[in-house]
This record gives sequence, structure tokens and C-alpha cells, in this order.
Amino acid sequence: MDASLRQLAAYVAVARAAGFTAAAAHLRVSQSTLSRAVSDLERVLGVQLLERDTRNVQLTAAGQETLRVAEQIVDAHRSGMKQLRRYLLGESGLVAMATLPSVAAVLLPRMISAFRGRRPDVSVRIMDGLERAVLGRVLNGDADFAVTTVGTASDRLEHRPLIRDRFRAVLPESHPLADRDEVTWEDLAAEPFLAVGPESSVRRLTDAAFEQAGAVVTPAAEAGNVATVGGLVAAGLGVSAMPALVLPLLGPGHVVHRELTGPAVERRLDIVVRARRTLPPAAAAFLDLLDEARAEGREVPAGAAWIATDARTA
Amino acid sequence: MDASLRQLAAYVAVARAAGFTAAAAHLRVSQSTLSRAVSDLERVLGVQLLERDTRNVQLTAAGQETLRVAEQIVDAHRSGMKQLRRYLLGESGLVAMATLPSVAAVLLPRMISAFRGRRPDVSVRIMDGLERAVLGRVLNGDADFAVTTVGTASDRLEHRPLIRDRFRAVLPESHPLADRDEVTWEDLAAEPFLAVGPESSVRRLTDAAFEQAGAVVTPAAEAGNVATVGGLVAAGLGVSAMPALVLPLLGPGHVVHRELTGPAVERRLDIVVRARRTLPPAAAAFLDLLDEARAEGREVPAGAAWIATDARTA
DNA sequence: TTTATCCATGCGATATGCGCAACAGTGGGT
DNA sequence: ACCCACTGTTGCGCATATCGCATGGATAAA
Repeated sequence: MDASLRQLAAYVAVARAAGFTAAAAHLRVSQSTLSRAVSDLERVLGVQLLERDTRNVQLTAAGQETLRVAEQIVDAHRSGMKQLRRYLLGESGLVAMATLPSVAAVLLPRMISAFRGRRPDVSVRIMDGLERAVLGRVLNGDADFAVTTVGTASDRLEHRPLIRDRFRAVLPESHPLADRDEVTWEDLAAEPFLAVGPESSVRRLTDAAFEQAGAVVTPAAEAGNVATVGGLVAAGLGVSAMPALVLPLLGPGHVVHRELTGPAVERRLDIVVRARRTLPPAAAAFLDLLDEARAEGREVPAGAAWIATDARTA
Repeated sequence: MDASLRQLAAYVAVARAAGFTAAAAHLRVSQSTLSRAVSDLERVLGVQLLERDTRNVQLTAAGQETLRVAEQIVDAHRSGMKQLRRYLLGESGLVAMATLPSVAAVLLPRMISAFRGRRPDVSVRIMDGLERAVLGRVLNGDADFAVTTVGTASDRLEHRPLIRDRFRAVLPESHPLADRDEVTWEDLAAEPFLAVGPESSVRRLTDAAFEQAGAVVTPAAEAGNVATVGGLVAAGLGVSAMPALVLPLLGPGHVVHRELTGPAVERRLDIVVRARRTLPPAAAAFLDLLDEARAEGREVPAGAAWIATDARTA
């Protein structure tokens, strides 16, 4: 007892073209098809919609009303499908990413800017936090993916290595070590070391670096976030080591940074997605953009470097 | 490349019921049908919409968006069809009628009131004017039908006699003829006669009545509308004759009216519609109401009387 | 381990949709 | 007055879509 979309679309075309032949040419179907479709619609509705006058067709009163309604329905379908197509092509929708504050502030902005330049109708949501929280966002579905370090692997997550981020020594401006072009972890171990809190993935890596260098370092002080540590360094309380990408977060204080040699210590930033789960198209498009930027070797903040694609899940 | 309504509706049902079996029971179709429909939709869109987990189904991100869109489309179709059904049943829409002022003011109000009581969502538009204008409204389609006198028949119009409206003598309160219960056209012919303008259908009938009575009457005065004529009568300038339905329009002036005997003169009010043209459903419903009122012999203003249905086109 | 439940799929019957070709009505041109 | 060009309708056959039944594979519950 319901009119089909096909019948309604056919009717709209015929009514607008004021003729079956013209409408058929417009829709690229045979004229007899339209004749039947409209005839069927009239039969289904139980009303005559058109006054056929061999020369041209005219709408009856019921035809007018039916045209209004049919246009609404057909338009709703057309615009809905268009909407959906755009979404599925990643041209609309939302990219929800979780990431570390440093990545959010230093690495992502240029990526997001490029992305929004190409896909202005896609919203980007960034949820920054420490590693644990970031991975939690991905696991519970709040975020489509994460760009973060990964301490312990989970079989519910998949990783794609993205960026290598070298640690650099962070020193007070007037510190003796600041005279050198490069310093070693042993050099740092000999100074009062200012560490970030144990929640931070950076802390895990500095601890490991010192251990690897055979040094036992007890932090002279700890702070929850890197900017605070930077402040402590600027105040001359000691030295620290941080990945290059976080350095811009330290602000314009009186600190300098130098290359860190000896054991090359770096953090690896991975793209992390939920295992066995397809990404929303817009998110996939964003990741494609990252891959593209990597393939083109597009510029990345100093101290960071792309990791080639063929280096697969670790 | 477009999803069919059937696929979208199936998907909405499955997504809402969170399962194929439950949705199938709800839609009264087999489960396999839904399985295929959703599968087809996924194929058409090129995206997985549901995570099938043998126990229950979950929406993917694309599934969420598709559900939003599919609901819009399906709702638009459902509500559109409902709208249309109501229109076709005459439960919504517009009744546009053209009629004479007296009919509009005296006969129709009770009919319209009854009609709107039953079909409150139908608008009623009344266009009043003199016979020529009224018929013009019907001919050009402004009005769905008319209730009016018809001087000359047209093959582009169809008539259905509706109401017989007897002429009555209209006299100044203190006029000698006012002492009688009834007067004749000859009586009136002996008095100064006050006529409505030649445009009015009433004028045609009074002229005919005098001629039939063998009297030659030259109006003592003419006025464009009956209320003015009533005023002239009240002022004692003469007498007149008007159909019963017109009398309420004269207002509470000092005029009286009496039965007019001799040749029984009446005007016939017809329902007039365009030939070979189907009425809008709401208008048809209104005419049905009139027929029903006639069949039940429902009360009609004094001086007017229903004309039986079997008295066909004249 | 067994059972019940759920979704996917092969299969055959049927309905629907489509274009071709032939037909029928009508207005303009000759 | 006649004919032609154009319009919409309809019969027909083919292709495909749609449906339900029956079946199979997988998994959670008993």
C-alpha cells in the first residue's frame, strides 16, 4: 500500500517535465517504463494524478499534493545518500584522536591543518593525556586511533610505527655542559636529574636509558608535566632529558638543549588502533594523509623522523 | 549505487532491534530476508555496517552514520505517505468553494461547521461573488466547486441541483400589503419596485417572474446589492422580492417579508463542478456531507428546501 | 557435552522492472 | 479534408530482485 521510491521518482520527473517523453530522456530510461511507473503509482494510491491529453499532461489536485510529498521523499533520499556518500568517502564526519600532549601540540597541528585544508567538513577532535589514558580512549572507542608511545602491547590493539623521537639533553642556559655540542647519558647521570612523574612514558624511557648506560640515577626532583620540569631546569636545579617533540612545550625559558649521544635513546610514536575494527572513513583518510606525508618525506619537527612503512607491528 | 528503501528500512529495523531475528519478527518477514537485505546494503555502500558476533550485532562507526541517514529517509517516506493518505481520504487539504454572498452567509456556515467538526484539518476557503464571478472561479480552477444559481448552462460545467429557494415579498413594515399573510407578483407590480442591479441573478429571476405574471415593471430604483435594496425598502421607497436565503442579509431594519404566491418563483442553487474533472478528496468529502445532510433531511433555513438527489442535471 | 539460539547461504518460486514494438488518439501542416 | 508527427498506452519476453524454506556453522548457556 506504499508507493515505491522508483514510482515516486518517476512521477516527480514526469510532473516536472510535464510529459513522459521528456522525463524519460532526462532519466535515461524508456518512456514506457515511466508510463507504467506512474500508472502503477496511480493504482497504488487509488487516484488519478495526471490528466493525459495526448499533447501534454496536467496535474490533478491530488497530483499537486502527491508531487509535493513525492518531492519531499525523493529529496530526502537523494540528500541522505549524498550525505552518506560523503561520509563514506571521508569527506564529512569526525576524526577522534587520542595522543600525548607533546604530539598534540607539536606534531599534529601541521597534520591537522593540511587535513582540514583538503577536507574542510571533517571535524577533528583531539583528546590529549598520558599514555595510559590515551590507550584507554582507543580501547573504549572514544578515539578512533591514537598517536602515542606504547609501553606494553595488547592483543586488542594494533600498532603502526610512525615517528622516531630522539631524546635531547635539557640544560640550564649557563650550565657547563651547555658549552658542548653534544652530551652523553653518563654526563647527565653525573648531574642532579630532574624527572617527570612516573606516570609519564618519558619517565619510563629515561629510566631505561640510564640503566642501559650503567648509571643509577635518583631524580633530584619530579614534576607531573614536562613544562614544570622545564621550569625547574631553567631555575638551575639540575638537568633533564626529553624527546625533541616536547621541547617546544618548555616555553621561552632560560633552557637550552643539546644532542644526546652514547646509547641512542628515542621514543617511538605509533599509530594505535583497535584490533579487528574498521576505522571511520574520515579517520582512515587522516591516517592516509600521515602515510602520504611520510612517503613524501614531508618536513617534521627537528629531532623527529618518520619510520618507514615496511617496519611493521612490533 | 543508491540504496533502496527496502534495504534502508531493513537495516533500520535490524539496527534498532539489535538483531536480525528480532527485527524479522517485528517486520513480519523471514530472517533470511533481512540478512540478505542488510548484506546487500553493505555491498552497495561498500562498508561493513554491523559487527556480527553470533550472539548480537553491533554498529560500526559507518553503521551509526548510516543509521542516522537511513532513519531520516525511512521517516520521510513513512510520514510522507501518511500525509498523502490523509489527503487522499479527504482528512487534510483545502476545500475551495465559490458561492453567492447569501449562500455564503446563510446556508454554508452550518454546513462548514459540521464539516470542520468531522475533519478539523481541512481548510475551507469561501470565495463569494455574483453568479458570473462564481462560475468563473470554478472554470479557472480557483474553486473546486460552486453553490450558485446558473443562468446559462455550459458544457464545461456540471450541475447538481441542491436547494430550492423561494422568493418572498419584501415590504416596508408599515406598508398596506404587510397586513396580508401572502401577496402576489401582481400585487408587487402595482407598487414601486426596488430591484437589485442587472448583474445579480436575483434580478434575472424577478424580471422573469413579472414577465410570467404578465406585468411590465420598471424598477423605481436599483442598487448593487440586496442589503442596499433592503435599506431602500425600509425607507419606504417601495417594495421588493428576494429569495428567502437572502433575507437575513437585510439586517434588523424596518422591513417585513411575506409569502409570494401566484406563479411560484424560486431560484435553484446548484452544486457546480468542472466537467470531466475529479474533485480534490476534501472537496468531495464536503459534497458528500451535503448529500448526507440532504438525505437525512437536515434542517435548512426557512424558505429553502432540499432538492432530491434523483433530480439530475437540468 | 549437549542444546538452543543466532546469522549466513544455497535453492527454487514468484514478483518486479525494463525495453522493444505495435497501437491509438490528437493537433498542426498541407 | 487529409495526413503526418508526436504523445502516451499496452502486450510481450527477458533479466533480475525478492522472498521463504531449509540448512549449515558458530557460540553462549545449560
